[in-house]
Amino acid sequence: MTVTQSEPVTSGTTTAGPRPATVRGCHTRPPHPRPTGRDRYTISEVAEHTGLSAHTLRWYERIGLMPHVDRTHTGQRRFSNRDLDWLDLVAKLRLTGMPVADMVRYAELVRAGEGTFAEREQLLTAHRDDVRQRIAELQGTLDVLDYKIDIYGDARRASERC
Amino acid sequence: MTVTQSEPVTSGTTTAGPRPATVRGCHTRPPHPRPTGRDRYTISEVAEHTGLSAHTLRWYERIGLMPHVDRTHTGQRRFSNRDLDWLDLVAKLRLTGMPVADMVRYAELVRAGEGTFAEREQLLTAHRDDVRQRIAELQGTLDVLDYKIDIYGDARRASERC
DNA sequence: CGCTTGCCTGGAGTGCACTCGAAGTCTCTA
DNA sequence: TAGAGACTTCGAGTGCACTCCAGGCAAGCG
Repeated sequence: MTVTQSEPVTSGTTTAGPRPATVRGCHTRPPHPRPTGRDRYTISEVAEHTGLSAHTLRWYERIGLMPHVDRTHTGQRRFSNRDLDWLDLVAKLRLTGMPVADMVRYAELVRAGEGTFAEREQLLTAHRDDVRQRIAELQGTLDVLDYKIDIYGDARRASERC
Repeated sequence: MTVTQSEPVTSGTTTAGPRPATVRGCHTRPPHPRPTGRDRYTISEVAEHTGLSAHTLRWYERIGLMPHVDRTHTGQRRFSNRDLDWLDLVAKLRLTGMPVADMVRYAELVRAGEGTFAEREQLLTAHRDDVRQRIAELQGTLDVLDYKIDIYGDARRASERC
């Protein structure tokens, strides 16, 4: 169960036990260390680790932003290292202001399998262009701020002695 | 009337008619060109020029984000070049994600006069630090995006021929 | 004079991204 | 076995930044 997700290879499946190779591996990434050696985390552990609230994690799942999260026999969520990797990516994308709807779209593509590689690449490329432009804008504003701050600094120094 | 605002000098008072020098000029900036040679613009002209809606301009005024905007005898707004300069700054700050509340605070300080230079400088400096950090974050995500896009590109090329 | 256009106000509505509450179930420790 | 605490769902609430609406005034034109 739960091998519905398929990203090219990037998510570094990590630590515990033998896992089926979802895609024939032509790349492999060293797993970056996880808080514990396990592969099943409660929602509060994940909340702790990611800084998101448990509410938000459930909400992510509701809106389709999480690949199927495993459950215990009583219905409680158990997140895997793969899920944590996904959340790391989501956090990065959020940081750049990617709308949740776009991330959901991306998640859908991931769930849909390998046939969607091209579309995923396209989506990410478009977003990368956005980010580049945003950086340029921020740089522009930084210049204005520098200029203004200089002026205030000058005014202060002038009033201090002269 | 309407010389209640005082910024050190940066806002390049522009074009029409002699204006009282609000602060003794130790710097002067070349005025950047305005759509017309006038100094009184209707709300729709300003909307056109700034890309903001008339609604938003009124709302800015309501919440205290605009220095007093002049009115005709019938109560219609007439924006000055100075107002346009201010809106340019606001646009830049908005672009960096400065919360409206902070900009209102800054506007209050400007209205309060020269005694608030230090605090204004502080506010801008703090925001500049924010912006720098945001740029760094965006750069970080850009790296992740580059990496992912590479992977998708590789996968695509591999499936195309091999 | 009526019509259109542009503007005014105050307040309500929108969309996004959470964030929380209520009511009930399950798990763990003493 | 009892109680605390973590978990479940669904739906409602929050904060931000607009965005729009109703109802009305003022000016210009034929």
